[in-house]
Amino acid sequence: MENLQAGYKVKTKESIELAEYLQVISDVNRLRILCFLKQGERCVCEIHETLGLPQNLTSHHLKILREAELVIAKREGKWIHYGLNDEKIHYLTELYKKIILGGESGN
Amino acid sequence: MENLQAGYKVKTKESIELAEYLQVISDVNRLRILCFLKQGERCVCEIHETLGLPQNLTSHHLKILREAELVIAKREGKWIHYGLNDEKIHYLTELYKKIILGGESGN
DNA sequence: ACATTATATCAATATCTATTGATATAATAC
DNA sequence: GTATTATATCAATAGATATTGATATAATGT
Repeated sequence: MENLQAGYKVKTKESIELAEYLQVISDVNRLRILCFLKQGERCVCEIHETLGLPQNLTSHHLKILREAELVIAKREGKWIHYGLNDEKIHYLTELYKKIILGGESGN
Repeated sequence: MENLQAGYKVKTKESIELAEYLQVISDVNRLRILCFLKQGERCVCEIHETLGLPQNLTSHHLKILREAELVIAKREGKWIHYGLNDEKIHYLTELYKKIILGGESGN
């Protein structure tokens, strides 16, 4: 019943957080990167070669995913390995369920 | 194991379908509309007044939601009532879980 | 027929975003 | 130190999108 305080005219923090997440993962190439990384950590060249994306474009999308904290980068020598941030993804998935599927007060 | 046929360079139909859905719901105002409609069917003026959005902007976002089949419009006299298309939303939520959370082959 | 109310469309704009080509940084190998 | 490989950044561009103001359509009431 928290809605009664703020009202529907307010864009809640949670709605904004969810919208930002959805915007990040609404790009088909970023979706493919996330999907590929479910196999485990991969370096940039593996990602760009496997997915058939140019290196700089791959780097660009990884930056967006990194800034959204959906992936984590670890340097290992010459390579930088990217892996999924499962915790964050699960947290945002719960937020999705709460807002999209949840009861009336889930906004 | 269907991946072995097509390979990761292919943008699968399902990934594209999911990305299009996510793009539609990644706008904070559309998210607010969907959330508000969880209460039940509402006419455009209720939506735009409750959410504090201009009428034409509300109409625009509803069009996008309608074209994505996330909401359904029913004319009732002077009013047009919009309601959630729960089936579609649940279908796309399952697709999300499959692709984002599912096992390796969920792309 | 006319006024009113509800909704949709149109046109213009400003902002954002994906993509590309070129270049820079950083680590390793020789 | 120089070359090579891996990754990131920069600049430019083209296309998409949210928003606004004005106008059109459609139903109702008088």
